[in-house]
Amino acid sequence: MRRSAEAAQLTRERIVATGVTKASTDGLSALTIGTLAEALGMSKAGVVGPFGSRAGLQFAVLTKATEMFIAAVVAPSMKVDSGLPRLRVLIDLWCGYLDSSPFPNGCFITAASCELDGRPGELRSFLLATVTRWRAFLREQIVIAQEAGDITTMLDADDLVTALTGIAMSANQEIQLLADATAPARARRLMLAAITR
Amino acid sequence: MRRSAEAAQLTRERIVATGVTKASTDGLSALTIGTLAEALGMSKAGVVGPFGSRAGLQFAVLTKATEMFIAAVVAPSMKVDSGLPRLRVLIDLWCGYLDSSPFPNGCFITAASCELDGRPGELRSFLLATVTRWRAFLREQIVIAQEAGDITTMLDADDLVTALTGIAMSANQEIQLLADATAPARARRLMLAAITR
DNA sequence: TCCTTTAGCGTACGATCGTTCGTTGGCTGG
DNA sequence: CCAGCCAACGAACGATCGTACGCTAAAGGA
Repeated sequence: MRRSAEAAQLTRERIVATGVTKASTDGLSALTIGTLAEALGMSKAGVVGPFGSRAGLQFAVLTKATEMFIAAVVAPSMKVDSGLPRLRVLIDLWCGYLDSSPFPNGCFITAASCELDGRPGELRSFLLATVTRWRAFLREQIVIAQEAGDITTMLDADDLVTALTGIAMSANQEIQLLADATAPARARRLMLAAITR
Repeated sequence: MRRSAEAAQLTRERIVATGVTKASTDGLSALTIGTLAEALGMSKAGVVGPFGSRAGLQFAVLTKATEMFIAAVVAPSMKVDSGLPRLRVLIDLWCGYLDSSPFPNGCFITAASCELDGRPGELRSFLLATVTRWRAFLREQIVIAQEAGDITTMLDADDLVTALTGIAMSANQEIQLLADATAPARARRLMLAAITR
Protein backbone atom coordinates (compact mmCIF):
# COMPACT_ATOMS: atom_id res chain seq x y z
CA MET A 1 0.00 0.00 0.00
CA ARG A 2 2.84 2.37 0.75
CA ARG A 3 4.51 2.07 -2.59
CA SER A 4 1.31 2.35 -4.57
CA ALA A 5 0.26 5.36 -2.56
CA GLU A 6 3.57 6.99 -3.32
CA ALA A 7 3.15 6.21 -7.00
CA ALA A 8 -0.33 7.71 -6.92
CA GLN A 9 1.07 10.86 -5.33
CA LEU A 10 3.68 11.07 -8.09
CA THR A 11 1.03 10.67 -10.76
CA ARG A 12 -1.05 13.35 -9.13
CA GLU A 13 1.86 15.75 -9.16
CA ARG A 14 2.61 14.96 -12.77
CA ILE A 15 -1.00 15.73 -13.72
CA VAL A 16 -0.98 19.01 -11.80
CA ALA A 17 2.36 20.07 -13.28
CA THR A 18 1.14 19.51 -16.83
CA GLY A 19 -2.14 21.18 -15.91
CA VAL A 20 -0.33 24.28 -14.68
CA THR A 21 1.54 24.55 -17.96
CA LYS A 22 -1.59 24.15 -20.05
CA ALA A 23 -3.64 26.51 -17.90
CA SER A 24 -0.92 29.13 -18.10
CA THR A 25 -1.29 29.22 -21.87
CA ASP A 26 -4.98 28.65 -22.42
CA GLY A 27 -6.48 29.75 -19.12
CA LEU A 28 -7.84 27.84 -16.19
CA SER A 29 -11.29 27.43 -17.70
CA ALA A 30 -9.84 25.98 -20.89
CA LEU A 31 -8.19 23.21 -18.93
CA THR A 32 -10.10 20.21 -20.26
CA ILE A 33 -9.73 16.67 -19.06
CA GLY A 34 -9.51 15.25 -22.56
CA THR A 35 -6.63 17.35 -23.82
CA LEU A 36 -4.82 16.99 -20.52
CA ALA A 37 -5.21 13.21 -20.67
CA GLU A 38 -3.86 13.15 -24.21
CA ALA A 39 -0.89 15.31 -23.25
CA LEU A 40 -0.13 12.94 -20.40
CA GLY A 41 -0.75 9.75 -22.35
CA MET A 42 -3.40 8.76 -19.85
CA SER A 43 -7.11 8.04 -19.93
CA LYS A 44 -9.58 10.72 -18.98
CA ALA A 45 -10.70 8.72 -15.97
CA GLY A 46 -7.12 8.35 -14.81
CA VAL A 47 -6.59 12.09 -15.01
CA VAL A 48 -9.72 13.21 -13.21
CA GLY A 49 -9.72 10.34 -10.72
CA PRO A 50 -7.33 11.75 -8.11
CA PHE A 51 -9.26 15.03 -8.02
CA GLY A 52 -12.84 13.79 -8.11
CA SER A 53 -13.98 16.28 -10.70
CA ARG A 54 -12.76 18.87 -13.14
CA ALA A 55 -13.37 21.56 -10.53
CA GLY A 56 -11.12 19.71 -8.12
CA LEU A 57 -8.44 19.51 -10.77
CA GLN A 58 -8.67 23.24 -11.46
CA PHE A 59 -8.40 23.96 -7.77
CA ALA A 60 -5.32 21.76 -7.47
CA VAL A 61 -3.74 23.55 -10.44
CA LEU A 62 -4.43 27.00 -9.03
CA THR A 63 -3.10 25.90 -5.63
CA LYS A 64 0.07 24.57 -7.24
CA ALA A 65 0.58 27.79 -9.22
CA THR A 66 0.24 29.78 -6.01
CA GLU A 67 2.80 27.59 -4.30
CA MET A 68 5.17 28.07 -7.21
CA PHE A 69 4.91 31.85 -6.94
CA ILE A 70 5.53 31.71 -3.23
CA ALA A 71 8.47 29.35 -3.71
CA ALA A 72 9.99 31.57 -6.37
CA VAL A 73 9.52 34.99 -4.76
CA VAL A 74 8.30 35.02 -1.18
CA ALA A 75 10.16 32.12 0.42
CA PRO A 76 13.69 33.02 -0.70
CA SER A 77 13.22 36.61 0.45
CA MET A 78 12.55 35.47 4.01
CA LYS A 79 16.16 34.34 4.28
CA VAL A 80 17.29 37.95 3.98
CA ASP A 81 17.26 40.55 6.75
CA SER A 82 14.00 42.48 6.90
CA GLY A 83 13.88 46.10 5.85
CA LEU A 84 15.50 47.50 2.73
CA PRO A 85 17.71 44.44 2.12
CA ARG A 86 14.72 42.13 1.94
CA LEU A 87 12.79 44.63 -0.13
CA ARG A 88 15.61 44.81 -2.67
CA VAL A 89 15.86 41.03 -2.86
CA LEU A 90 12.11 40.83 -3.17
CA ILE A 91 12.19 43.15 -6.16
CA ASP A 92 15.01 41.17 -7.76
CA LEU A 93 13.19 37.89 -7.25
CA TRP A 94 9.90 39.36 -8.47
CA CYS A 95 11.38 40.75 -11.66
CA GLY A 96 13.33 37.56 -12.22
CA TYR A 97 10.10 35.64 -11.85
CA LEU A 98 8.44 37.88 -14.42
CA ASP A 99 11.41 37.54 -16.78
CA SER A 100 11.66 33.78 -16.77
CA SER A 101 8.70 32.50 -14.83
CA PRO A 102 8.06 28.83 -14.12
CA PHE A 103 4.99 29.24 -16.34
CA PRO A 104 5.17 29.46 -20.14
CA ASN A 105 2.96 32.54 -20.31
CA GLY A 106 3.86 34.95 -17.59
CA CYS A 107 2.49 35.47 -14.13
CA PHE A 108 -0.18 32.85 -13.50
CA ILE A 109 -1.70 34.83 -10.65
CA THR A 110 -2.19 37.95 -12.74
CA ALA A 111 -3.73 35.94 -15.57
CA ALA A 112 -6.02 34.10 -13.16
CA SER A 113 -7.01 37.40 -11.57
CA CYS A 114 -8.21 38.78 -14.90
CA GLU A 115 -9.88 35.50 -15.80
CA LEU A 116 -11.72 34.86 -12.55
CA ASP A 117 -12.43 38.30 -11.10
CA GLY A 118 -15.99 38.28 -12.38
CA ARG A 119 -16.88 34.67 -11.68
CA PRO A 120 -17.85 33.91 -8.08
CA GLY A 121 -16.87 30.48 -6.83
CA GLU A 122 -14.19 28.59 -4.97
CA LEU A 123 -11.51 29.43 -7.49
CA ARG A 124 -12.15 33.15 -7.18
CA SER A 125 -12.28 32.95 -3.39
CA PHE A 126 -8.96 31.15 -3.25
CA LEU A 127 -7.39 33.61 -5.66
CA LEU A 128 -8.75 36.54 -3.70
CA ALA A 129 -7.15 35.13 -0.55
CA THR A 130 -3.86 34.64 -2.36
CA VAL A 131 -3.74 38.17 -3.76
CA THR A 132 -4.81 39.65 -0.45
CA ARG A 133 -2.07 37.74 1.38
CA TRP A 134 0.57 38.75 -1.16
CA ARG A 135 -0.36 42.43 -1.02
CA ALA A 136 -0.45 42.31 2.78
CA PHE A 137 2.98 40.68 2.81
CA LEU A 138 4.38 43.30 0.47
CA ARG A 139 2.87 46.08 2.54
CA GLU A 140 4.32 44.61 5.71
CA GLN A 141 7.82 44.54 4.26
CA ILE A 142 7.43 48.17 3.24
CA VAL A 143 6.24 49.21 6.70
CA ILE A 144 9.12 47.35 8.32
CA ALA A 145 11.58 49.16 6.08
CA GLN A 146 9.91 52.46 6.89
CA GLU A 147 9.99 51.83 10.64
CA ALA A 148 13.65 50.89 10.37
CA GLY A 149 14.31 54.20 8.66
CA ASP A 150 15.48 52.45 5.50
CA ILE A 151 12.95 54.15 3.25
CA THR A 152 10.95 57.32 3.58
CA THR A 153 7.69 57.43 5.50
CA MET A 154 6.48 60.21 3.25
CA LEU A 155 4.94 57.66 0.92
CA ASP A 156 1.89 55.71 1.97
CA ALA A 157 2.47 51.96 2.15
CA ASP A 158 -0.76 51.20 0.30
CA ASP A 159 0.24 53.56 -2.46
CA LEU A 160 3.56 51.77 -2.80
CA VAL A 161 1.85 48.39 -2.95
CA THR A 162 -0.36 49.65 -5.77
CA ALA A 163 2.59 51.17 -7.61
CA LEU A 164 4.84 48.12 -7.29
CA THR A 165 2.10 45.67 -8.20
CA GLY A 166 1.24 47.86 -11.16
CA ILE A 167 4.80 47.97 -12.44
CA ALA A 168 4.89 44.19 -12.28
CA MET A 169 1.61 43.88 -14.18
CA SER A 170 2.65 46.36 -16.81
CA ALA A 171 6.00 44.59 -17.22
CA ASN A 172 4.16 41.29 -17.52
CA GLN A 173 2.19 42.68 -20.46
CA GLU A 174 5.33 44.12 -22.04
CA ILE A 175 7.06 40.76 -21.79
CA GLN A 176 4.21 38.47 -22.79
CA LEU A 177 2.21 40.50 -25.30
CA LEU A 178 4.62 43.14 -26.57
CA ALA A 179 7.70 40.90 -26.47
CA ASP A 180 9.76 43.75 -25.02
CA ALA A 181 13.05 42.26 -23.79
CA THR A 182 13.96 45.44 -21.92
CA ALA A 183 10.88 45.23 -19.70
CA PRO A 184 12.32 43.24 -16.76
CA ALA A 185 15.26 45.62 -16.29
CA ARG A 186 12.96 48.63 -16.52
CA ALA A 187 10.56 47.13 -14.02
CA ARG A 188 13.39 46.51 -11.58
CA ARG A 189 14.68 50.05 -11.99
CA LEU A 190 11.21 51.58 -11.59
CA MET A 191 10.46 49.49 -8.51
CA LEU A 192 13.71 50.48 -6.85
CA ALA A 193 13.08 54.13 -7.72
CA ALA A 194 9.60 53.91 -6.26
CA ILE A 195 10.76 52.77 -2.85
CA THR A 196 13.99 54.77 -2.56
CA ARG A 197 12.51 58.10 -3.50
CA MET B 1 -33.70 46.21 -49.42
CA ARG B 2 -32.61 49.32 -47.58
CA ARG B 3 -34.80 48.74 -44.57
CA SER B 4 -33.91 45.08 -44.22
CA ALA B 5 -30.22 45.87 -44.52
CA GLU B 6 -30.59 48.42 -41.76
CA ALA B 7 -32.40 45.86 -39.63
CA ALA B 8 -29.59 43.38 -40.24
CA GLN B 9 -27.05 45.97 -39.16
CA LEU B 10 -29.05 46.57 -36.01
CA THR B 11 -29.19 42.86 -35.27
CA ARG B 12 -25.47 42.59 -35.80
CA GLU B 13 -24.83 45.38 -33.34
CA ARG B 14 -27.16 43.81 -30.83
CA ILE B 15 -25.29 40.51 -31.08
CA VAL B 16 -21.92 42.20 -30.67
CA ALA B 17 -23.11 44.27 -27.72
CA THR B 18 -24.35 41.20 -25.87
CA GLY B 19 -21.18 39.37 -26.88
CA VAL B 20 -19.02 42.10 -25.38
CA THR B 21 -20.88 41.82 -22.10
CA LYS B 22 -20.60 38.06 -21.98
CA ALA B 23 -16.95 38.03 -23.03
CA SER B 24 -16.14 40.60 -20.38
CA THR B 25 -17.34 38.23 -17.68
CA ASP B 26 -16.34 34.84 -19.02
CA GLY B 27 -13.52 35.65 -21.40
CA LEU B 28 -13.36 35.83 -25.16
CA SER B 29 -12.71 32.12 -25.57
CA ALA B 30 -15.74 31.24 -23.45
CA LEU B 31 -17.99 33.15 -25.80
CA THR B 32 -20.08 30.31 -27.22
CA ILE B 33 -22.66 30.63 -29.93
CA GLY B 34 -25.24 28.61 -28.05
CA THR B 35 -25.30 30.63 -24.86
CA LEU B 36 -25.15 33.87 -26.81
CA ALA B 37 -28.09 32.76 -28.94
CA GLU B 38 -30.08 31.87 -25.86
CA ALA B 39 -29.28 35.21 -24.23
CA LEU B 40 -30.47 36.97 -27.37
CA GLY B 41 -33.53 34.80 -27.92
CA MET B 42 -32.21 33.84 -31.33
CA SER B 43 -31.17 30.67 -33.09
CA LYS B 44 -27.52 29.69 -33.25
CA ALA B 45 -27.52 30.09 -37.01
CA GLY B 46 -28.98 33.56 -36.71
CA VAL B 47 -26.25 34.58 -34.29
CA VAL B 48 -23.26 33.27 -36.19
CA GLY B 49 -24.66 34.13 -39.61
CA PRO B 50 -23.59 37.78 -39.85
CA PHE B 51 -20.03 36.85 -38.84
CA GLY B 52 -19.48 33.68 -40.82
CA SER B 53 -17.92 31.79 -37.97
CA ARG B 54 -17.27 31.89 -34.26
CA ALA B 55 -13.84 33.35 -34.93
CA GLY B 56 -15.44 36.18 -36.87
CA LEU B 57 -17.79 36.83 -34.00
CA GLN B 58 -14.92 36.94 -31.52
CA PHE B 59 -13.06 39.35 -33.74
CA ALA B 60 -16.10 41.60 -34.00
CA VAL B 61 -16.49 41.56 -30.22
CA LEU B 62 -12.84 42.43 -29.61
CA THR B 63 -13.04 45.18 -32.21
CA LYS B 64 -16.13 46.61 -30.55
CA ALA B 65 -14.52 46.52 -27.11
CA THR B 66 -11.53 48.39 -28.51
CA GLU B 67 -13.79 51.02 -30.02
CA MET B 68 -15.58 51.40 -26.69
CA PHE B 69 -12.30 52.03 -24.88
CA ILE B 70 -11.28 54.59 -27.48
CA ALA B 71 -14.68 56.26 -27.33
CA ALA B 72 -14.58 56.41 -23.53
CA VAL B 73 -10.99 57.58 -23.00
CA VAL B 74 -9.07 58.58 -26.10
CA ALA B 75 -11.64 60.42 -28.19
CA PRO B 76 -12.92 62.84 -25.50
CA SER B 77 -9.36 63.76 -24.54
CA MET B 78 -8.65 64.99 -28.04
CA LYS B 79 -11.07 67.86 -27.52
CA VAL B 80 -8.78 69.26 -24.84
CA ASP B 81 -5.60 71.26 -25.46
CA SER B 82 -2.54 69.06 -25.73
CA GLY B 83 0.07 69.05 -22.99
CA LEU B 84 -0.71 68.90 -19.30
CA PRO B 85 -4.42 69.76 -19.71
CA ARG B 86 -4.98 66.82 -22.00
CA LEU B 87 -2.91 64.54 -19.77
CA ARG B 88 -5.00 65.48 -16.75
CA VAL B 89 -8.24 64.87 -18.63
CA LEU B 90 -6.84 61.61 -19.93
CA ILE B 91 -6.14 60.46 -16.40
CA ASP B 92 -9.60 61.47 -15.26
CA LEU B 93 -11.24 59.67 -18.15
CA TRP B 94 -9.05 56.61 -17.69
CA CYS B 95 -9.80 56.29 -14.00
CA GLY B 96 -13.46 56.97 -14.62
CA TYR B 97 -13.42 54.21 -17.19
CA LEU B 98 -11.84 51.84 -14.65
CA ASP B 99 -14.34 52.88 -11.99
CA SER B 100 -17.50 52.36 -14.01
CA SER B 101 -16.47 50.83 -17.25
CA PRO B 102 -18.88 50.03 -20.07
CA PHE B 103 -18.03 46.38 -19.38
CA PRO B 104 -19.37 44.46 -16.39
CA ASN B 105 -15.97 43.15 -15.36
CA GLY B 106 -13.38 45.84 -15.70
CA CYS B 107 -11.02 46.74 -18.49
CA PHE B 108 -11.70 44.45 -21.42
CA ILE B 109 -8.34 45.17 -23.02
CA THR B 110 -6.39 44.18 -19.92
CA ALA B 111 -8.40 40.99 -19.54
CA ALA B 112 -7.95 40.14 -23.20
CA SER B 113 -4.23 40.84 -22.93
CA CYS B 114 -3.85 38.27 -20.15
CA GLU B 115 -6.09 35.81 -21.95
CA LEU B 116 -4.56 36.02 -25.40
CA ASP B 117 -0.92 36.87 -24.84
CA GLY B 118 0.18 33.27 -25.24
CA ARG B 119 -2.09 32.26 -28.10
CA PRO B 120 -0.90 33.34 -31.56
CA GLY B 121 -3.64 34.20 -34.02
CA GLU B 122 -5.65 37.06 -35.44
CA LEU B 123 -7.12 37.99 -32.09
CA ARG B 124 -3.71 38.33 -30.50
CA SER B 125 -2.38 40.30 -33.46
CA PHE B 126 -5.27 42.73 -33.29
CA LEU B 127 -4.89 43.11 -29.55
CA LEU B 128 -1.15 43.65 -29.89
CA ALA B 129 -1.81 46.43 -32.39
CA THR B 130 -4.38 48.01 -30.06
CA VAL B 131 -2.11 47.97 -27.01
CA THR B 132 0.84 49.23 -29.05
CA ARG B 133 -1.25 52.11 -30.43
CA TRP B 134 -2.57 53.02 -26.98
CA ARG B 135 0.88 53.02 -25.42
CA ALA B 136 2.27 55.06 -28.32
CA PHE B 137 -0.58 57.55 -27.93
CA LEU B 138 0.02 57.85 -24.22
CA ARG B 139 3.74 58.30 -24.77
CA GLU B 140 3.11 60.98 -27.37
CA GLN B 141 0.93 63.00 -25.01
CA ILE B 142 3.66 62.79 -22.38
CA VAL B 143 6.34 63.94 -24.81
CA ILE B 144 4.15 66.82 -25.95
CA ALA B 145 3.66 67.92 -22.36
CA GLN B 146 7.38 67.63 -21.75
CA GLU B 147 8.26 69.68 -24.84
CA ALA B 148 5.76 72.30 -23.77
CA GLY B 149 7.48 72.50 -20.41
CA ASP B 150 4.34 71.36 -18.62
CA ILE B 151 6.00 68.37 -16.97
CA THR B 152 9.59 67.52 -16.20
CA THR B 153 11.88 65.99 -18.79
CA MET B 154 13.82 64.27 -16.05
CA LEU B 155 11.56 61.26 -16.34
CA ASP B 156 11.74 59.00 -19.35
CA ALA B 157 8.51 58.86 -21.34
CA ASP B 158 8.64 55.08 -21.64
CA ASP B 159 9.06 54.80 -17.89
CA LEU B 160 5.99 56.95 -17.38
CA VAL B 161 3.97 54.86 -19.80
CA THR B 162 4.90 51.73 -17.86
CA ALA B 163 4.14 53.38 -14.53
CA LEU B 164 0.76 54.81 -15.61
CA THR B 165 -0.33 51.63 -17.34
CA GLY B 166 0.70 49.69 -14.27
CA ILE B 167 -1.29 51.88 -11.90
CA ALA B 168 -4.32 51.33 -14.10
CA MET B 169 -3.84 47.57 -14.11
CA SER B 170 -3.30 47.40 -10.38
CA ALA B 171 -6.37 49.55 -9.79
CA ASN B 172 -8.34 47.30 -12.11
CA GLN B 173 -7.45 44.32 -9.91
CA GLU B 174 -8.28 46.24 -6.76
CA ILE B 175 -11.69 47.16 -8.16
CA GLN B 176 -12.65 43.88 -9.77
CA LEU B 177 -11.06 41.24 -7.55
CA LEU B 178 -10.49 42.97 -4.23
CA ALA B 179 -13.64 45.11 -4.38
CA ASP B 180 -11.72 48.12 -3.08
CA ALA B 181 -13.92 51.18 -3.56
CA THR B 182 -11.04 53.56 -2.83
CA ALA B 183 -8.99 52.25 -5.76
CA PRO B 184 -10.13 54.68 -8.49
CA ALA B 185 -9.35 57.76 -6.40
CA ARG B 186 -5.96 56.35 -5.41
CA ALA B 187 -5.16 55.51 -9.02
CA ARG B 188 -6.00 59.05 -10.09
CA ARG B 189 -3.87 60.53 -7.32
CA LEU B 190 -0.92 58.23 -8.09
CA MET B 191 -1.11 58.94 -11.81
CA LEU B 192 -1.13 62.69 -11.25
CA ALA B 193 1.76 62.37 -8.81
CA ALA B 194 3.70 60.33 -11.33
CA ILE B 195 3.55 62.96 -14.06
CA THR B 196 3.81 66.11 -11.94
CA ARG B 197 6.78 65.00 -9.91
C1' DT C 1 0.22 -17.99 -0.44
C1' DC C 2 -4.15 -15.77 -0.50
C1' DC C 3 -7.14 -11.76 0.16
C1' DT C 4 -7.95 -7.01 0.08
C1' DT C 5 -7.08 -2.67 -1.68
C1' DT C 6 -6.63 0.62 -5.32
C1' DA C 7 -4.46 3.10 -9.36
C1' DG C 8 -5.58 3.51 -13.70
C1' DC C 9 -8.07 1.95 -18.07
C1' DG C 10 -11.92 1.47 -21.39
C1' DT C 11 -16.48 2.39 -22.44
C1' DA C 12 -20.62 4.63 -22.46
C1' DC C 13 -23.80 8.39 -21.26
C1' DG C 14 -26.22 12.90 -22.14
C1' DA C 15 -25.11 17.61 -23.06
C1' DT C 16 -23.11 21.02 -25.72
C1' DC C 17 -19.75 22.56 -28.97
C1' DG C 18 -19.24 24.89 -34.08
C1' DT C 19 -20.88 24.36 -38.51
C1' DT C 20 -23.92 23.29 -42.51
C1' DC C 21 -28.14 22.99 -44.92
C1' DG C 22 -32.87 23.68 -46.55
C1' DT C 23 -36.72 26.46 -45.52
C1' DT C 24 -39.70 30.32 -44.40
C1' DG C 25 -41.66 34.79 -44.08
C1' DG C 26 -41.51 39.61 -44.57
C1' DC C 27 -39.50 43.09 -46.93
C1' DT C 28 -38.09 45.71 -51.51
C1' DG C 29 -37.69 47.17 -56.39
C1' DG C 30 -40.02 46.91 -60.63
C1' DC D 1 -49.40 43.46 -57.53
C1' DC D 2 -45.86 40.42 -57.94
C1' DA D 3 -41.36 38.28 -58.29
C1' DG D 4 -37.04 38.11 -56.02
C1' DC D 5 -34.09 38.76 -52.11
C1' DC D 6 -32.39 37.87 -47.63
C1' DA D 7 -32.48 37.73 -42.53
C1' DA D 8 -33.37 34.39 -39.50
C1' DC D 9 -35.06 29.85 -38.22
C1' DG D 10 -34.98 24.82 -37.14
C1' DA D 11 -32.85 20.57 -37.62
C1' DA D 12 -29.08 17.74 -38.12
C1' DC D 13 -23.99 16.48 -38.34
C1' DG D 14 -19.64 14.88 -36.04
C1' DA D 15 -16.72 16.08 -32.36
C1' DT D 16 -15.77 16.88 -27.72
C1' DC D 17 -17.19 18.09 -23.19
C1' DG D 18 -17.53 16.17 -17.94
C1' DT D 19 -18.97 12.29 -15.49
C1' DA D 20 -20.08 7.44 -14.07
C1' DC D 21 -19.42 2.59 -14.03
C1' DG D 22 -17.18 -1.89 -14.31
C1' DC D 23 -12.95 -3.97 -14.93
C1' DT D 24 -7.90 -5.33 -14.68
C1' DA D 25 -3.71 -5.90 -12.66
C1' DA D 26 -0.30 -4.93 -9.40
C1' DA D 27 0.95 -4.29 -4.66
C1' DG D 28 0.74 -4.96 0.65
C1' DG D 29 -0.65 -7.29 4.88
C1' DA D 30 -1.97 -11.54 7.14
